[in-house]
Amino acid sequence: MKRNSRLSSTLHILVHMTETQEHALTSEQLATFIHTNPVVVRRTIAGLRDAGIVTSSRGHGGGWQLGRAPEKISLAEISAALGETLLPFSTEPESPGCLVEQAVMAALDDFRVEAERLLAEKLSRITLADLAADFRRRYELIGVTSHAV
Amino acid sequence: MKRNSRLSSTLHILVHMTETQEHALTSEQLATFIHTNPVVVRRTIAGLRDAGIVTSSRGHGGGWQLGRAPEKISLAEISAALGETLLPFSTEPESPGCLVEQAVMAALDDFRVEAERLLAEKLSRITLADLAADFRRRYELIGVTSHAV
DNA sequence: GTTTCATGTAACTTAGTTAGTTACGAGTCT
DNA sequence: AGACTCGTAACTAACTAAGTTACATGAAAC
Repeated sequence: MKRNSRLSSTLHILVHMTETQEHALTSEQLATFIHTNPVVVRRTIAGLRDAGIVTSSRGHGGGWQLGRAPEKISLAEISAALGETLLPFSTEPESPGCLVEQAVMAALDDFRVEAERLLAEKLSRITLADLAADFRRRYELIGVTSHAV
Repeated sequence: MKRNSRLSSTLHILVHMTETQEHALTSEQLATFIHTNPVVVRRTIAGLRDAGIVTSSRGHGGGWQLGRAPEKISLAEISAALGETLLPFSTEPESPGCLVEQAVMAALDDFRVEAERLLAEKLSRITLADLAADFRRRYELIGVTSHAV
């Protein structure tokens, strides 16, 4: 797993889980999908479990499954559950009391709040079911999944 | 200068330059505003010079000045000149050939492109003059700039 | 022309973040 | 009881970005 690809890696995992809803997938299996380590998977999607997006079970036959129908899981929820920030810049003051900084931060903060609302709204319109449907469309066209690499 | 605060730090600097348009400010002076090193300042705003947002001159009385009127400098330009990415996530493939990944990346990329367009549009409506005006408003209310800390 | 001041930039150091790994405890099914 | 799997702490490695040092280049003052 490369840097800054937690969202895409997680979506990758979740689409696989959508395609395999009849049984659980282990961290080990999920890890191979995104070429990483089982522990990294568990750590990464722990937040999704807390958000009810996935469930995990221990022991024989255990593993991970979707917590609810993929139509009811939006990318906005997933991103939030991962603790990802939609915007990269900070608005924490470094010179409290400096009026220049206050003016800058006020403008930036206004922008950030509105931008985040906007992005979240956009992401909330895309569901896991949409991604899975697109995958199936591609699959029917080409006919191979190829996790060979 | 803290991490991930390049945009806010640069804006801080630029507002100071807006308020001091009659003469140039040295990297040394700019560095004290954002509590950092002159070299870091030069490195950070080098891109702004290439974009014509600021000009620099060497030697006695040299330093940095705005390249054009603050009304004509938008935050979108500044952000772009800094080389900042508006969105933090990557859409580079890790398993080329995997159809699941292709579906995920396609959705994410669509979102990213539209989101970036949207954010840039928003940022292009805020100019340096707006920030400077807000600073002056705050200054008239309180009466101190305070770079003491 | 020499001195002084300032940028431009390369090279190195330091600090912080995150993925990756190892290890082991705690449930759960057969 | 034994096999299996998650949960999590602790550590290591890799990467990124800020900070620093050093010095060359250019411009103004004298």
